[in-house]
Parts: sequence; structure tokens; C-alpha cells
Amino acid sequence: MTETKEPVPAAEARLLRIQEAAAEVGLTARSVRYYEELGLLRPAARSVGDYRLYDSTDVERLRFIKGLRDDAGFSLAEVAQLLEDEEARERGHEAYHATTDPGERLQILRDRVASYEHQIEMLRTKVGRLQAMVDETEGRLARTKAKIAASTGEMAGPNEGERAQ
Amino acid sequence: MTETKEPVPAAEARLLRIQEAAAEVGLTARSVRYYEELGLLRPAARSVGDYRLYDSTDVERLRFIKGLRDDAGFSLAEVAQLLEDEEARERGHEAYHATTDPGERLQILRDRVASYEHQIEMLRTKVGRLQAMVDETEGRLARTKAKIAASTGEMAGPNEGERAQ
DNA sequence: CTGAACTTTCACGTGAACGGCAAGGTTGCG
DNA sequence: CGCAACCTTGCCGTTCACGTGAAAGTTCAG
Repeated sequence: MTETKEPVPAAEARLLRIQEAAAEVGLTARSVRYYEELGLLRPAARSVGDYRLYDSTDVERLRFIKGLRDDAGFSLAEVAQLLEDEEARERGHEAYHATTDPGERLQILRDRVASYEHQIEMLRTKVGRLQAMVDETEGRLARTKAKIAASTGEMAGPNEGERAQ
Repeated sequence: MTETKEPVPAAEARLLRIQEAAAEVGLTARSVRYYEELGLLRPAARSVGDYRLYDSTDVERLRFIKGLRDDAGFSLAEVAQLLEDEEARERGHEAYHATTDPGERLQILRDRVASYEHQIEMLRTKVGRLQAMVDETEGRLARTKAKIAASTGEMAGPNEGERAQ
């Protein structure tokens, strides 16, 4: 039962260098360094020669950042706000394992819940306003379609309002 | 029956100067001028002294631009793309009144429909990706809540996984 | 018709979010 | 050990989306 085969047990999620990590999520190395400069993340480790090394949770974090920036259109400052929560979660993660007191653990989990709920609320607000714009546009679309229907229906009717601009 | 009262019949939708128009939608005069510089809009008129004068459709357009920028997070270049459609619509609007040919009018309306549908598709894409992020976060939230439930349920259970990061 | 408040154009300044280069160090294959 | 390919920390350049004057003209209430 002495592990002879398997160079690495297979569960140790390789550490990536900056370009690999960046490419993985569609960013440039420069951006990743910039995000670090802004305090949005820190590499899981550094190599002997001081190369940044990223693990899977780092990559996940990068993906999240890119999502907030591209999809949600948040500024990096806003992203930083939302990640303060994540930050707290991460510290909580370590704290969680550092303590055995069920009460403390519970508090950490509750904080985590609050932080997730905050993020969801922010995103929901965005979704709401965006959806409102979609609805607006759909209204205009419907009115225009109605006009077409009327126009093709009574193929000789004179002017009838023009209010779908 | 010589109109003595009523300074203006009440239907002539006042023309606003740049600050009034800008304030109306929560922008600065500078931004509005900048948008004009980028070709996103042109004031309905100019005063004798060359002051920009905006009507209600201009204000509506400004509101739309701001929505695309703030809510949807589009760059002004992308906004310009979406407004090329609007532009076409506006030209279509005039063309619509310029012709009496039902066939031409119909074509104009159909173009308008296509343009609206394009805008809706763009917005829907954004909504979708944003919603995906919400769902993601809700998943994490649910998992954390489950952990809390488990924790309070069997108020003495040992470690049980820790997988809600 | 005067003054305060607003506007015009022109031009330079600014913060955010990187791009790109220089000068040097590191990794890792052969 | 050599060398290509990657990495490091500066640091300056760039684009976008405006901010901020300056110098002049316009509007309008009193």
C-alpha cells in the first residue's frame, strides 16, 4: 500500500503561472497583475524565483471578477467592494477551520450568507433595470407590429396616429 | 375668441437648454456635449445665440443612452452601434411621412421591427449572462444555508465536508 | 440697459484600465 | 551549461469618458 504509481495523487489541482491562469479566463497577464495591484486578489503562492502561482480558487475568483466587469458592467472599484465581502468570506474560511467552537463557526457561516445576499441584491438590481429596458423596447416593438398589422389589414386606410416612435 | 390667456397652448413641449435637459436625465452638460461630439444625438434646435435646445424626444434619447451606459454597461461606442439603428428609425420616421406609398411605408415599419428586435436581442444576452451570475451566487448561498441547517440541527456533529466556498 | 447666470468653442487635465517596453531574473528542456 | 521562453518590477504611453478652466457671447429679470 505504498503509493508507487501516480506522480501526484491527482487531486492536487496544478498551480498555474500568470499567463496560463489569465488565458484560462480570457484575460491578459497585465490585467491580472493590475487586479492584484488593486487588491482584488493575491496569487495562492510564489515560486522560488518569485513567479506568481495561481490555484483553482484563484482562477475562479478571476472568472468572477471578469464576470462582474464584462457581464454586469461594474467598475473595478465596485468589484473591489463586492470582493471585500469575498475577502471576508475567505478569512472566514480560514477562521472556520481555525476554531472548533460551534458558535463561532455558525457566526462565520451567517456572515457568509449575509455577504452572498448582498451580492445577489446588487446583481438583481442590475437585472431589474436591464429587464425594464427590454420591456420598454418590447413595447415599442409591439406597437410597431400592430401598425403593420393594421396597415396590411385595411390596405387603403389613411393616416392613423403614428405613435410608435 | 382671440387667445388671451394661456401663454402657450400647453401642447408645445417646451424646449430645454442643455443644463435643464441634462439634469432631467441625471447627466452633466459636458456629457451631453460629448455625446453629441460622438454623434449620439443632435439637439432639436439652436437658439438665435446658438444655444442648444432639446425637445422631449431628445431627452428620451438621452435617457436611453444613459440606460445603455449605466444599466447595461455598454461603452459609448457600442451605444453608437445601437443608435445607428435608432438613427435609421428616425430617418425612417421622416421617410414614412414623406411617402404615401403603402408599400414603402410597410417596408419602413418592417425595418423598424428588425431594428427593435436587434436591440432586444443584445439586451437579452446581457440579462442572460447577468442572471447566470445571480444563479451561481444563489447556489453558493443555498449550500451555505444548508450547512447552517445541518450545523444547528445536529448541534455536535463533527466536520462534514466544507464545500460551499 | 445692466448685471447675473447661462451658454458657446477650444483646449488642456484627469482617473480608470490597461498596453508595451526595458532591464534583468527564472524555468526547464537538451 | 546553454538558451529560448517565460517571469519580475518599474515606468511611460494610450484610450475612454468625461472635468475644468478660459475667453467670449447670450438671455432675461429688473
